[in-house]
Amino acid sequence: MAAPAATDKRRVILDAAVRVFARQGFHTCRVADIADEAHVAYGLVYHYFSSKEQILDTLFLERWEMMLQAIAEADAQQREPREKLRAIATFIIDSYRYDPELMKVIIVEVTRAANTFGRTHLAKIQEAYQQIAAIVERAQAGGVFRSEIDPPFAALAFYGLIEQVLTGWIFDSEPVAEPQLERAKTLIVDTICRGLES
Amino acid sequence: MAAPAATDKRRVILDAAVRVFARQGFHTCRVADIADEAHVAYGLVYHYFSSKEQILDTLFLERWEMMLQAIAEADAQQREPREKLRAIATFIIDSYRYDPELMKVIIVEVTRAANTFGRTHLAKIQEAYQQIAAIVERAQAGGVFRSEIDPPFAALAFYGLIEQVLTGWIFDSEPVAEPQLERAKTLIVDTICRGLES
Amino acid sequence: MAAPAATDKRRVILDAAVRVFARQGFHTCRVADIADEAHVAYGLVYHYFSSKEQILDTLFLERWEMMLQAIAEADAQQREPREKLRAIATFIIDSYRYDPELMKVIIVEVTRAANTFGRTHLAKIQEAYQQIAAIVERAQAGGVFRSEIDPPFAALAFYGLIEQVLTGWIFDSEPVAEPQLERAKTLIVDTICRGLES
Amino acid sequence: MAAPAATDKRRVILDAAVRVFARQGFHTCRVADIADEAHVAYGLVYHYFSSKEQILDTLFLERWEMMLQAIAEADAQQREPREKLRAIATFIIDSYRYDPELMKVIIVEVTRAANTFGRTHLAKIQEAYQQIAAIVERAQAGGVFRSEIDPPFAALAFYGLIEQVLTGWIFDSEPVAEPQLERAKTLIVDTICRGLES
DNA sequence: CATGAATGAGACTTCATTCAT
DNA sequence: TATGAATGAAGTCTCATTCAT
Repeated sequence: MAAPAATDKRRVILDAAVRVFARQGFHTCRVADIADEAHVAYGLVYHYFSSKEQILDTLFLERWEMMLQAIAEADAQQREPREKLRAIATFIIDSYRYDPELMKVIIVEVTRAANTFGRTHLAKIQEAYQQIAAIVERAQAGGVFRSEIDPPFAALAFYGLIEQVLTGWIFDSEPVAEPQLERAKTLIVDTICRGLES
Repeated sequence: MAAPAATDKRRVILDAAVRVFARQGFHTCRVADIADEAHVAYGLVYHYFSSKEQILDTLFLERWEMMLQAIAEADAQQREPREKLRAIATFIIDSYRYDPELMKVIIVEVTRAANTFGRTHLAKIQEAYQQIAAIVERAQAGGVFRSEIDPPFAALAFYGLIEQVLTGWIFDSEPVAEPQLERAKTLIVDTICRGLES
Repeated sequence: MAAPAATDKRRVILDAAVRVFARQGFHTCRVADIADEAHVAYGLVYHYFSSKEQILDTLFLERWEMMLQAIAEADAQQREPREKLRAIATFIIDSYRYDPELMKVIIVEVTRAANTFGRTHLAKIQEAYQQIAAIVERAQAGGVFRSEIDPPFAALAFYGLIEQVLTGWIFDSEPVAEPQLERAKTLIVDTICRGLES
Repeated sequence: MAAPAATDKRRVILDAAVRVFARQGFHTCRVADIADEAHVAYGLVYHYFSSKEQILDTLFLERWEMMLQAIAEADAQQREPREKLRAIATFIIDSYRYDPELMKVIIVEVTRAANTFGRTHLAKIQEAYQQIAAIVERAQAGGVFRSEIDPPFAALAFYGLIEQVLTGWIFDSEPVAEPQLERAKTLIVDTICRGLES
């Protein structure tokens, strides 16, 4: 796990894959494209990964673990439910800010790909929903959020809205401006919380 | 185009394609699977359609036109903004109720398929967003909705929430119960309108 | 089953495969070689056969069924045990005479290929042994053959000797002369029967 | 070549190769499998052997030299032709008794592999036939064997029968019982000699 | 309209072999 | 000796599309 610096070819391949998947899409690109992008021999891809699918799996799982951890931390470190949700929105949007290509791949090829990888990783994806639902539930118990809306639905709405916004950006031809990123956070949190708060 | 009733093979193929796409996914299925499902010779598919893609395009466009029209009608026939949105949500959810396989295909293979068909039909999809945004905008002008939230964002949130809910159902192994369908309408409209209404 | 004369491409492919397998060996040849030899497009091979293996399977089973039938007929039509065995040896050696390439493929790639196809078709191959053993057994019961040698061993020796002789011919660079073929029959039958007859 | 006892890695690799070839077959196994089985690094295999083929060649030639020598010794040490043949059969069957995996590899991958290694080592293999044929020839000259059957044919029948019996055992799922091994020797020698003796 | 045989480019994956350390 | 990462050629199989009948 400690990075052997210089040339961790495995990492080089993974990073190249992000760029290729983002540019051409998982189904459209060939393994050869990844190898080329990584300036690596064809076979080396298969030395480190058992298939093209496994590369995407790895990319997704790496990132999603961070996501689950970020949600847990947001829950632990913030007092107010609204602040918890804001911290989560911040994490996701900042993830996009720092590595839009990776986020594009995660969302387009996994999270929204209901037929293929979305199905494969369904359980993992739902863990995030459940963590958010738990936050809502506790906020309801504490009287901060009203009880009419059931927590799973609230989680769906919250996470779904963020993803919807990111999807919009992903489609944009030009990069999203900084202030727009910040504004989105507020807008998302406000919209959802208005619907939830008593 | 005038339906020769009895055996409109073109229609038979389209209906078969819905079932096949829903079951296996667009990328995973073969043209042969569609022909088999339609009990039709292989080549006939190419007599009516120029490619596998065009079948999905046709399916999507047919349905999406109805959708755009339904939104227009909702806008024309309802007075209150909230009722307009409810009518739209009703149309979409009822579409799922009556033909869940078709809706699955539309959502999974087109609307959420950011890399492939979603990109192709982006303009058409955005028409719906724009119509909804226009409804919100007029509601803001009329003072029913507050002006803090910009209409495109509101449209995104509204349509996105519906789609998110449908996606959840699509993943469920068992069919969704009637009351659940009804409850979802109310929940969606309430959540969004609470965020929008002054 | 009634041959559609003119161009039964399936048959053309099968015949081409015999030549290619005989010349290059099953493992060494490529499916493309078979298609080329048959003057047929690459994909057509997969239209008729699901894999390269299945082509060999087909070739073997077609031939082996004839073989089993020939043994049965030899058993039915001949009176004397020795004549039965002679008829069987005749059938096999004549098979080689008329289509040495096919026999080469059957023997080299299936019958003697203990690790691959020989294993797959073991049961089918053993049927022949059992039929021969049954002939020996009845000859023993009738007092024509002596009982010291158990029938399965006798069958092994008889069939094995024929195969060994054919294998020798297969290795020869020049075709086997007619009289040699005839002499082999007598030699084989005499050798084995001398060991078996009382 | 002088054995450094303890860890002659070359030997370790050869022995591992026998197990792997016996289990998976030469064509199906990968060099990596051999390295794994030998608990040795991948590259070391190529330090000692120039190719996967050369490993099998080595295994075969090592063993076949012993075989040729055993035949020579049988010829030298026994008086009676029948005893000579019995000594040869004994050597081969005992080889199987003590190292069935090695014998399986020799027979399945070389001796019976007419297309590949059998062809390569044809000359070497035929040396054994010729030695046996020479024994028969001298027995005929001495009047012990009758002259009708030509010596090469007799050698073919004798060696072929042994191989056929071993092949049968190789296919068996359970190890062959001791008495069966002994009985086979007698049966083989009796059958063949009955055909040869005057 | 209808059939399904025929085409052939394309992509994944495997694995023997090499090589730097 | 010993290691195992790196290379890249080669081959199987798939399947959208065309076409002759």
